[in-house]
Amino acid sequence: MGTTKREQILETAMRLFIEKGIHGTATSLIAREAGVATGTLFHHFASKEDLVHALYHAIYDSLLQYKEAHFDPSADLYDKLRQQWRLDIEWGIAHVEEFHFLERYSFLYYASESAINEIFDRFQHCLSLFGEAVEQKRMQTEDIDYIREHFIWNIRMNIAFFIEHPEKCTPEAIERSFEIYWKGIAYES
Amino acid sequence: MGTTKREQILETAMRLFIEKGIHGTATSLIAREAGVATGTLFHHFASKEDLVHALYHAIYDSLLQYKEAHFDPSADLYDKLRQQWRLDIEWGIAHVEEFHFLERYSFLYYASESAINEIFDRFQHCLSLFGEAVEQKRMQTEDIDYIREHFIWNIRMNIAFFIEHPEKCTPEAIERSFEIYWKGIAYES
DNA sequence: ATACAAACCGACTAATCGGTCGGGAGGTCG
DNA sequence: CGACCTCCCGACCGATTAGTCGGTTTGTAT
Repeated sequence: MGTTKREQILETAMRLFIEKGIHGTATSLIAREAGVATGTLFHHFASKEDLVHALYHAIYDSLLQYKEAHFDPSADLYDKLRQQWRLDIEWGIAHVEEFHFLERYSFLYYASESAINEIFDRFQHCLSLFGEAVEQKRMQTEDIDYIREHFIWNIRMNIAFFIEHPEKCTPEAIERSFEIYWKGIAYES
Repeated sequence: MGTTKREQILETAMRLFIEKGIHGTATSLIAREAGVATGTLFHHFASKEDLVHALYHAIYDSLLQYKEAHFDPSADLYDKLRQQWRLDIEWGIAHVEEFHFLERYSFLYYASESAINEIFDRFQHCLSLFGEAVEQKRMQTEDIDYIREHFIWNIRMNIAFFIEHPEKCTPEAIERSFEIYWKGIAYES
């Protein structure tokens, strides 16, 4: 558990939101399980909605920080995509609860406009790789929307799979999963 | 809207659950929007949880009924998988709200044990195709769990994509999407 | 027509919700 | 020392929740 009460609240909230849903989790329960008073929760977060926003932001920040810290941009296109694939999966299996939270609630209207834009901007760097790939005629289709969704969903699938079958999660298996992805979508394997 | 009050309640509940979440939707609101009294809602469904169960069951029943009605079992393995792919996607784009409901809530503890088993049994017929494919050495990997998850997630991805981009949803595009799937996972394309 | 049950109604209730508020504890300035 | 700050507490509040209940309407069989 985090050291500060604020961190304890965030971690407890994430766990309970996954277990019981956001609306299904009372702020009073979050406070009790985190070992703080309800007043303390509302001292650190203006409202329940604000708490959810903060959780979103913290999780996406964790993911993006991990990827930005470990990404090597001096590589060719194939290798950059392979890196993005591997880093996403590595982060996911190392942050199971965070992954599940995003899986279950990232579609919600909950995140504020400005927060979404900030996150989107930081993802651009990764997403622009698909434009590059299309320009170089490396992909089966020129539909960038399709390529992007296909990439993201297959990463999510693999993270979920490796979480469910941790014994199967080896660096080689992650490499193999990328090859399956690439063989399907790339032009002339 | 459905003709009976029971159907009206189910349809309204599905719409509101997608919009506001299950816990975020009050039974009184469901009743009001469906044009019935709260007493009527609890006449047809013992509790809110029972209503959610019934919704699950109705949706899975619709999916399985559609697939069972249109599936032609007198085909080779490749064609049977292609059929399953196509039928799932066809059902999904024809039942947008149902699909979204399953996407957002199928992970919940909500469905009862027996209901899950019944649904699982009816899916077996489809899932056994993967065992067949492995025996015939048609797949990249012998990990049936992986093949199954990979199949399901890519179908979900394509349904979500075609819903978001309806103008791109043609029979040819569905065929092409299966080819991308197959090229990735099949042994020697 | 009479009888009976299923469908339906909406005011009502006990419990629970998100959020407030007045105050206490401990640190840091002058 | 006193003034002020942030952090923290938990009893409390108005609003809302899932679910109840006594009574009315509607359909059907005799």
